[in-house]
Amino acid sequence: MGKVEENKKKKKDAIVNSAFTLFIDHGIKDTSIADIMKRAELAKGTFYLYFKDKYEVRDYLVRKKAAQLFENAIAALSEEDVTGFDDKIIFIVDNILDQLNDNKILLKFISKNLSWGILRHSIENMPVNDGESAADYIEQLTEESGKQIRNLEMLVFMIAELVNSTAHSVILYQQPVELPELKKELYPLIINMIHSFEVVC
Amino acid sequence: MGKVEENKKKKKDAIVNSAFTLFIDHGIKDTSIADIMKRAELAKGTFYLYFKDKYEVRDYLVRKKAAQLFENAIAALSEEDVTGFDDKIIFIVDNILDQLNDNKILLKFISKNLSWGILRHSIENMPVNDGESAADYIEQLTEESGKQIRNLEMLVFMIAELVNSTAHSVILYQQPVELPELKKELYPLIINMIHSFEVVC
Amino acid sequence: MGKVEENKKKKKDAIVNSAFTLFIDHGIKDTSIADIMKRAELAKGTFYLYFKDKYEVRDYLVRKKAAQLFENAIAALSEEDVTGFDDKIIFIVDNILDQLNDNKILLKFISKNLSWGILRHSIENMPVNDGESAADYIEQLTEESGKQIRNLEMLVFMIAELVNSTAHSVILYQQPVELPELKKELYPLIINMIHSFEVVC
Amino acid sequence: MGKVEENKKKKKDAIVNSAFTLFIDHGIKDTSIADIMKRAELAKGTFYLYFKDKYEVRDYLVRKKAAQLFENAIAALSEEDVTGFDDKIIFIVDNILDQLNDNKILLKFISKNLSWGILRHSIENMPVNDGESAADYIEQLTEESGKQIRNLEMLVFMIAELVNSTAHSVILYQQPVELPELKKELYPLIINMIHSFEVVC
DNA sequence: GATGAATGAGGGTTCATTCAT
DNA sequence: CATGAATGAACCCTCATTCAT
Repeated sequence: MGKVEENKKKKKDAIVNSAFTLFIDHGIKDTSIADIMKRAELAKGTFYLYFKDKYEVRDYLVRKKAAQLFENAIAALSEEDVTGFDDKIIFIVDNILDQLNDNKILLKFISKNLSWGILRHSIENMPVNDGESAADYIEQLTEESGKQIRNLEMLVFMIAELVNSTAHSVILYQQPVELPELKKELYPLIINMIHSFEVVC
Repeated sequence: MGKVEENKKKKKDAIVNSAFTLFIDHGIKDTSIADIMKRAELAKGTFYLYFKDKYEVRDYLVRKKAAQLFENAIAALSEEDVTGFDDKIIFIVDNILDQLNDNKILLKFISKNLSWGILRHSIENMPVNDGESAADYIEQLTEESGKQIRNLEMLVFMIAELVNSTAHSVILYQQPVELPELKKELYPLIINMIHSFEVVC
Repeated sequence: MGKVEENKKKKKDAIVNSAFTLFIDHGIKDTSIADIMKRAELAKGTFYLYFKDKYEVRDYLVRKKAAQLFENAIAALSEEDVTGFDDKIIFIVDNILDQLNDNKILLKFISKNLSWGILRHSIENMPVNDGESAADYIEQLTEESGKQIRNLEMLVFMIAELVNSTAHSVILYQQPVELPELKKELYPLIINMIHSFEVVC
Repeated sequence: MGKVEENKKKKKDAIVNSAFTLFIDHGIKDTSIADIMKRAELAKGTFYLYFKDKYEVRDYLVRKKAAQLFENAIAALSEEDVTGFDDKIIFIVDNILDQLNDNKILLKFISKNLSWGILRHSIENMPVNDGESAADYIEQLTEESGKQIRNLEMLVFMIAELVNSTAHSVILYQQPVELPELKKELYPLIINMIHSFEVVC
């Protein structure tokens, strides 16, 4: 990377990091471009050299943060000795739920702004191991297990939506139950989901 | 109702209806109080006699519209000859999904703004038949069926979250599949959910 | 007083008292007629049956409060055994300074809004003893003392202005000195003033 | 001074001058920021780059105008052949009273908004000759005269308050007397004040 | 007399965006 | 490339005043 390129990367990072803190602290609507740039210690006009508006920054951030959640979960999985497809999926979901529970502010930010479009983009493009995407990673998991899944994307979609939307209510508002109780109901359901997507030979 | 009271009700309705149209057409963020009141043909200041800000209007609207969806579904159910608890639930979900599919704009508005807190409030307070709430109605359905459900609220919560979040993506963006395919996967899943909440004697 | 008259007096008092508290707590500019009337537990429209605007209330209040200060001072004087014109004037000034020091909020209100026009009006119309005005009272003091004052109004004016303007700065901001030091300088000065207005035969 | 700095100074001046005219014509309360900026031929938002609100402009103006009064008086003094401390002080007071009498509008503005805090700030910071402050100037006057003043600040404070508050009533409302008569009473009094602050060896 | 819902002009303030430097 | 002063439209909200009841 040339020195100029490096400098630009540094500035972009400064903008993005500043924006994340402010979005979380005051909400997106109440964060102005001036705020972001003051915190980033850059001039206001400079913002427009990197982003069209603050919503572009938001999307960039959601993608980045969602990817990190996943990466963390997979890294944790690789250090444990979990076998069996179902157990691995449950492990990942469980790990992500714990991450979100530990970082409610991140949950608030993500679940407010996450759409399947953005999430899918993340899953398909996020490099996990050796340049392999998360999508590849999950597909590989199924192959290793010898299972045959009818419609993998649909399964992931449904699990993701169910987890994300229930987690939002449960973790942030303890409504209608607390997290451990949600888990107790959620995991059998997920296993059920997987089975109904399984092709039995 | 006194003449004054009647007049106030009329004004509140005018504000709410105006706001709904504008929220849907331009989004809440891009609808100003001035816009709402101009459309309602009332003075700007009058707004503040009825609502604190536009977000109070939004919550009022979400509750009202969500309730209407439910009422419509139940009314439709009462005109059909459906027996069996599972079938009734599926009927209701199916009916609501169709309503949302026919009124994508309403879906956009509701699913962006619906939280379990608001939905629960609707379910518990919305009168369906004879002053009976939707919560009562569902409880009654289980009793009629002779089933024993472990945790009815939790079941309703999970179904609602799953339906709402998947519908949002599928109906509005056909992502990752189209509505009929979603239904095909969703209904067996819901039946599965019900069964796993059922107490077998 | 007829019952109707009595009722009107009560309402006027309620308005005035409410206004005084609010003027002091939030300033005149930041007190609305709605605020005043809510605190007075009367309808907004009723305000206009008694006053033209809030500035009329302010003038009414300044007059009333300034008069009270004076009355208190004179009442205190009558209970002490002070002889000599100079000593009596100093006693009155001292008493008023103490009252203001004990009630800084009143000082703030009065000194911000007191003009010679209003003060003179008070002095001339305020009944002190037996329907006698403060002006009469002071004139009588001079007569009793056997002194001959060239221009009594001018003397009173100068003392009043000096006391009021220095008190404001000293009591409210301790600038440039504290109250006891001000008194130490002020009283000889006032006696000096009196003497220079005295006609020596 | 860089071109940008120069430009900013020009803009600030435009705002301040516009505000002064409007404050005087309509009062501060009835002058809006929009009014000020329209008259200054600048955009409304630009105001907030220079001042927090209109009260900051007012304070800036009072300081500036009070300083000018003083400077004018001292300049006039230096062109006359006045000797003696008392006479110099009287000359300055007389000159300021004449300036205020010639510019009643300025008097109205200043005496309504002048506090000892602001005035002292002016006296201490306003450069008169060779970077010397007015406070220095007055101190120097006493030294030249060979007099010993007990508490110079207190003396200045008392004279300033007496002059300012009586001038307000007399010049603006001819109450209780006209200016010449006030002077006739005021100057002996001031000389008296000086003497009572003098330390006699 | 008394009420309080309704008015709508007008206030202060913010902020995305531009552009000369 | 980077800056930050300037812009002015747009926003929310307050409030004195009116008037039908």
